[in-house]
Amino acid sequence: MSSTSKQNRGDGCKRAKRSRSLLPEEEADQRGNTGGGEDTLKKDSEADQRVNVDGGEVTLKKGPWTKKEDEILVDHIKKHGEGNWNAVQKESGLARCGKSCRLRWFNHLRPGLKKGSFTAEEERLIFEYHFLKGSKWAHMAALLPGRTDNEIKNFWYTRSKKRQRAGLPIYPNEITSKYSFNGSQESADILANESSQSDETENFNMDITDLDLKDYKFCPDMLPPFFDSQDAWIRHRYLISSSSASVPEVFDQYGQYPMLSTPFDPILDTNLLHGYDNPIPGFHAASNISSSEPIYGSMSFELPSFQSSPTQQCTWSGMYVSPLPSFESVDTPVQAPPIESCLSVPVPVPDSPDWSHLIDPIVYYNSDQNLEGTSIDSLQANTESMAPNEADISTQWNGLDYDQCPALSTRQINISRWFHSEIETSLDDIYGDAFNDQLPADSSFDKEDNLNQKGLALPNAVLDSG
DNA sequence: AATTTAACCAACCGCCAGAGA
DNA sequence: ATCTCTGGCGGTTGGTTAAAT
Repeated sequence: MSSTSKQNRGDGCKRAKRSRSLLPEEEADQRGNTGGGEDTLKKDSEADQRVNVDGGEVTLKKGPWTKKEDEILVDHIKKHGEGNWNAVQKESGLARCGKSCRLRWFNHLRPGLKKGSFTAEEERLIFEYHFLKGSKWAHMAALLPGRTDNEIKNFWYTRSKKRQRAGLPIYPNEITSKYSFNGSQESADILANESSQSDETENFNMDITDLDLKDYKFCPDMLPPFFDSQDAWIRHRYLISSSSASVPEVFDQYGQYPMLSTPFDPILDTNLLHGYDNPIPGFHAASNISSSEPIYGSMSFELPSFQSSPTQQCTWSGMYVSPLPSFESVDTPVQAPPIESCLSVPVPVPDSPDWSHLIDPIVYYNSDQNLEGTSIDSLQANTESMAPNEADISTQWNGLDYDQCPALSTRQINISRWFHSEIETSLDDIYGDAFNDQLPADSSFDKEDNLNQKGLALPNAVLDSG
């Protein structure tokens, strides 16, 4: 739906209602002639809505953007980069406040935005994250590349209302039961107030992956700054090697998300640090649990699946061609994690081609292991030229040597709890024969043993923040 | 065919935090 | 320490479209 088809809402700006048959240009004209002194906008907004031009006060436009306005905004950002949004109006002549320009850019104009319906995986993540963390739309957007917080928010409200109307609990049973206390049947009963098991949520039930994670540690410095390094949910998703000493520049000028320092969340962290399966939403408790405390027990692990935003793809995976245009002001390459400590493995998802370039499990290895040198370099060489295209990736992985990426040899790696409809999908399945061809023909070949022989034994305790 | 309802979506608002003067 | 500016976030509104009646 184009923005120009929208009418402005009656938010205090007294403007004549338009008929829906107006052309965009007509809409723009009409909008431009409205507003003014009759505004009931409060103080904070008034400053946004009026600017001084040639000594006089000009009322800024509101409402849907026209194509021409979009072009002006895009052109300005191409020339000057993002930021300083209030200057956009002054320099470009756009009769839009800085906030409006920023919103328009981030939600509609910036490169890499993913349009279209939400996938089941996206929906799962949204519901799960909301269950755990509440209305952190921007955080969710960070986990759903190409999606905007606004889009996610709209989706959430629509879906949650729909479920409520249908007499269903807001959260699917699979989520509530998953995060209920172990052994707490009461809690489970309360939460599991859902009448039916539907296909749409059946994949919430996860199992522990077989991935050997002894050498994969959690390194808070490598987290997107958006996330709380104390957050076990996040820690669970972003296992990285403690050998990573440097802190990469995560977000470039296109980064949607600020360098937030999310405060410690006693609700989630207390629960999660005691075991991934055990949090109870709304359970507030002071926690003195050390962030370095390993998580054992029922916690399930998966390959760290960094759901980078489009702007972060090249940052974290270090291999994709950025979809962004080469604006002069944003040409400065972002720093990727050192290859010595990190490998980024693109994982195409056969049933969800759109996700193929989004799911970037980052496989970090311990440099103490026998994985240094040419094998890593060659893997990097292999991956650097990869395009975020499923077919391309599948093809190019054909040349991957088993020895070069031990993590890939582990079956039933849970690539992404939320982003893959096939929970038990192994990389073998993903890469098919091209991958299996790398393995010994002996049917009794034990990959785990093989890993052990390579000094990559499979541990249980994983999170060691060192 | 007309009307009503639901779903989707863009855009706005207030609030707030951080940076800088 | 205080104020102002800027920009980010979450909540909300209401227009448009699709589906249902």
